[in-house]
Amino acid sequence: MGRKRTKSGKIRLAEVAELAGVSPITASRFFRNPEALSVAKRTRVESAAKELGYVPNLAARALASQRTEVIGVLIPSLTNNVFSDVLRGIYDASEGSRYSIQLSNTRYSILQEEKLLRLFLAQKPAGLIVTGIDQTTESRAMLEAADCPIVQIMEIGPDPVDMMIGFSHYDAARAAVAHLFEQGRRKIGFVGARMDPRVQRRLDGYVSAMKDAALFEQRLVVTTATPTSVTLGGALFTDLLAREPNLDAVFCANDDLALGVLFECRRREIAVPEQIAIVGFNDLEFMASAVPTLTSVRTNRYEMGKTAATMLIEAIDGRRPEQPVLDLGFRVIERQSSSPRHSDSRPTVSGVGTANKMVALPSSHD
Amino acid sequence: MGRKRTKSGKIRLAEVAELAGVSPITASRFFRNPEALSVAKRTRVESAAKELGYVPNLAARALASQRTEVIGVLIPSLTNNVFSDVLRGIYDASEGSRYSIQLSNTRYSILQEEKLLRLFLAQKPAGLIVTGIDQTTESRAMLEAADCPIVQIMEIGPDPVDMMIGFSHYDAARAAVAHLFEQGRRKIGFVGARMDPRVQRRLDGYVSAMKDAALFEQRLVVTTATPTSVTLGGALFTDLLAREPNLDAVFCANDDLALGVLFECRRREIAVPEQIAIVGFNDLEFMASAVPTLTSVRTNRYEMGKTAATMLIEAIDGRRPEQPVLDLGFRVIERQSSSPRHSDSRPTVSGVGTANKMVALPSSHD
DNA sequence: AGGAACGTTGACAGCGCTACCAGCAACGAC
DNA sequence: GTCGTTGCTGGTAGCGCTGTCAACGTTCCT
Repeated sequence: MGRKRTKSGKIRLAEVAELAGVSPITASRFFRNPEALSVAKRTRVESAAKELGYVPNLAARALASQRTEVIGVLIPSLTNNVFSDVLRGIYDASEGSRYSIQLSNTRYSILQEEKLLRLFLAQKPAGLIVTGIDQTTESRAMLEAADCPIVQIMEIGPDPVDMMIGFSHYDAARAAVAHLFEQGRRKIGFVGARMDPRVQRRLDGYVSAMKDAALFEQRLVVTTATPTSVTLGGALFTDLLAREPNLDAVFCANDDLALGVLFECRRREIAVPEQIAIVGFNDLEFMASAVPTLTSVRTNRYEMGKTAATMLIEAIDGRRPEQPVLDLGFRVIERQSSSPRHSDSRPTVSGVGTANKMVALPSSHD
Repeated sequence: MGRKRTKSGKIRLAEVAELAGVSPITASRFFRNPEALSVAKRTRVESAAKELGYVPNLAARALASQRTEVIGVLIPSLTNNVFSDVLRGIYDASEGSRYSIQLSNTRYSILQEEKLLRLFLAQKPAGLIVTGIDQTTESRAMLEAADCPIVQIMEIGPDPVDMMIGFSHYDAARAAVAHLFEQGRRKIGFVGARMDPRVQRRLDGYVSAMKDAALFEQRLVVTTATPTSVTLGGALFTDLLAREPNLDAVFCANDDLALGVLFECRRREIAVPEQIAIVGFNDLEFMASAVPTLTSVRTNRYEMGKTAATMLIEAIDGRRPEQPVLDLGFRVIERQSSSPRHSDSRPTVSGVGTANKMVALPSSHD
């Protein structure tokens, strides 16, 4: 209510202070630490600000206070569904806080990341969210020298720069392969695209699980540096099939590839899961809807983004979390595409708890 | 080369100027308008800045110059593939320019949009990109009063605030229905979710095309305000089928719904396209890979974002485009899912030019 | 040769806000 | 009753940069 066009000159803090009958500095305090004011002045400033439609000048604030209220976010891709979920979480968490998000796209290049990091750091951000744990030495040094809280997201690993939230892609891949073993599969192929560090670790997990079972063969692995797509899934699967016609399962590094494999099976009239089982990664929405429904490894992407931003904001405000490293775990969602061979074809959308784990961390109470 | 930790005090413009042996103001000019300097001073300042690793303080610059180098972007959703493509275009175009992107998510709420707009405008952005043409009256007024260039994206309509880039969702839907008519389909259902203004206009286009052919029936339309998903596509289609068992085609308001319909057909053993044809909207990557391949209306999302940001930056720099309103058109990509009934089942991935159109605009040369 | 015009440079002031410190009143402890 | 102590408020002095305008040297024109 009471909105008015403020055409006659701009509304500065001084105007608010004047209307409220206090000094500018008191008005300033109202916006930064309202509790420090007496109740009388607080309400006076509040209503004055509202009446004038005052909006603080962020540039002046940043200049005077020598810090910004910007959270820098570096992610590898804007189009990948995985990151858009994470981003949504980050934006949701930042909303309502006084921090704004500055987003940049590294395009899966750690050199680009380094460049952007330098840019970001120069603006003295309040906090930083970076993707993954594979920064350049230079980036790592900059991050460690930065005097703001930092969260690394998407995966967990040894020696975090500061805070860290994610899960083990390696363990998740092992769990997926273990699930296929349980279903009696032996000739399990791996299909991967882009091969960024996280996909690489999924591959590592697959390889180790297969080796543990003495089932590993190099020709079961088909990968490419090409960006992922559904179509690519079909192509890689075709390649895989040519190398190993007796394949009985495919573990796909992501769900798009899995969908592509499913379509390719349909095109070739390969029965899923009777002939070949399919397991994806990420558990995008469509996996539960496909025919047959597709098994996948569920990851908590939205929660990851939201928690990362929340932790970061808490840390900026001086309340460091008691657990600086958070493993959000994963979960193999078993569906028809990896049912036993003589499946009755009924959905089996039951999450198993086995793979849902939390890594033990220092100082874990609560 | 020559990177060094600048630990001893911060590098300000004054330091650069001192090292270069010029006044601070000259150094300042170097960064804003290098041509105004003599070659000698220019090189001196340049090397001084490089040697000291000078990075301008944006807050101080914004405060002193009373303007920022921020482009505000308001989009309805972060997770929708459509917008992530647009966003990628925007970010790509902004890269290399001196402008940075400030992104906010309206969540399909025009009230939220109004709120964010107010916030953005208060920071005096260099330019603004907003989604669609359905702002609140208040938002519209703010946009018109804003003293920065503005681009409306995603669709075109009458009286733009400033610049506009998109296409006619109405025409695109009509073209999709016309294509189905050409294939001999008559009982064509419409499936839509979320029902934001653009989806609504697709529905309008569908309705008008059906009415033109005297084939419209209300029960052929199934919509919901629920956010879209593949699973929802199946559910809405189930609903539609219950209302009209003799359906021979479905026009889906987006590709996710179309994929859901395809899966549901498979579940019900409905032959596509023999029994029912499917047409989607947006032409996401997976459409070409599905079995059968899925017909869709291709839209130029990445280009839209990229062009919007490019136009905006040009306008900010004082070079207004000769064409303030740009129709990027669309194209019906015909695939198997809408082949004639007695299809030989071979792919027909041929784009037709018929639906690809450009609206006539004032002062169109070049 | 004198003056205008241009290109280049610098001095000054101030953008709107906050850090810092000082001041004042009210209160309790001794 | 005096002396901290606390809670609240205000004054002063910039934060680092740029807009404006004036001044300078040089060139070109008449």
